[in-house]
Amino acid sequence: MSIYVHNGFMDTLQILEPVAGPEADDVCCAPSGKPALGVDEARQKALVFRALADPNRLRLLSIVKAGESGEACVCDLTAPLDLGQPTVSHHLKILVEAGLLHREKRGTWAYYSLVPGALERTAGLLASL
Amino acid sequence: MSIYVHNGFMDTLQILEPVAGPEADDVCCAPSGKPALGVDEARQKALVFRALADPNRLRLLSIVKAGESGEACVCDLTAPLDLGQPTVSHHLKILVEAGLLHREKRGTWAYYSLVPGALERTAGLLASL
DNA sequence: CACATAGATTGACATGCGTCGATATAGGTG
DNA sequence: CACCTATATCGACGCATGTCAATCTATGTG
Repeated sequence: MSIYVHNGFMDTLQILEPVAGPEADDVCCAPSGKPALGVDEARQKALVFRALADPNRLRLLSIVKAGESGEACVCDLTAPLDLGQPTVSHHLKILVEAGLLHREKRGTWAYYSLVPGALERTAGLLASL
Repeated sequence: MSIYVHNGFMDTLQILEPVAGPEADDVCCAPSGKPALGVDEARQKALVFRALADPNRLRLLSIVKAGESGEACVCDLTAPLDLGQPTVSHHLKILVEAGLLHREKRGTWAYYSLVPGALERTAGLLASL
C-alpha cells in the first residue's frame, strides 16, 4: 500500500502565496480537534523548506543577495562554494523551482537573482503554521 | 578526500540566536567580493530548515501550535498523521534537536510544545541571509 | 564553418532520510 | 514483583539527494 507518495510536482511552485484557508480536516479524538495543516498544504510548504535545507544553497542565496547588482552568473558562484559547475547548476535549478531565484539568460551567461519578496513570503509560511 | 563532512552535531542547536556577525570570508575574484554566508553558519542554518523540510514535521508543529493547551503528547499525534508511533517519536526528536519543540515528560506521557519565539527566530534566519 | 566558452543535462555512486516492525525503557497499578 | 501502557531506540529497507565526470546545447568569435 501507498507509502512514499513521491510528490510528483511541477516547477516554480507558487505556494508562497495564498493556498486558501486551513481546510477543515477535523481530527476525531485527541487534544483539541483543530484542523491544523492539511496534507497537501504541508507537502507544498515542505518543498520550499527542502530547497533551503542545504548549506550550499543557503550560501548561493546569500551570495546572490549580497551581490552589488543583485544578480550573479554561474561562473561567479562555483569558486566561492568550491563545487563543480554541474553541481552549482543543479542547486540553482532547485532554488528556481522553489520560487526563490529568478533566472535570466543574457548572451552566453545565465544571471540569477532573488525573486522579490520570496524570502519574506517564505518567512510568512512559518507564521501561518 | 573529504566530501560529505557529515556535520557531527549536538542537540538543541541554538543557531536561532546570535551567531556573531557575518565573518569576513572575502572571496577573491568575481562579482562583488562580498563575504556572504560562512560555511559553518550555512551548515547550522540548514539544519533548522532541514527539520522543516518534511510535510509530517510541519504538520506536527501545526498541531502542537493549534492545540488548546499549546502542547500535545505522542499519543495525540500518531492518529492525525497516520504514522506509526516510532516514526512520530523520530520526527519529534528531530524537531526538538532543531530547537523548535520542547519536550517535557510528565508521568507516562511526553508533552511537546513550541519553543517560544523559535518560529519567529527561524523566520529571521531568512531575513539575515 | 571551426573553435572556444558558459551553462545544462545525464548517469553513476555513496550517503542521507523516512518508514516500519521489533524491542527496550520508564512510569503507573494491582 | 508482575503486568500494562506510553515512548524511545534499534535494525533494516528503499527512495531521495548531493556530488562528480562526461557529454550536450547554445552563444559567441576567428
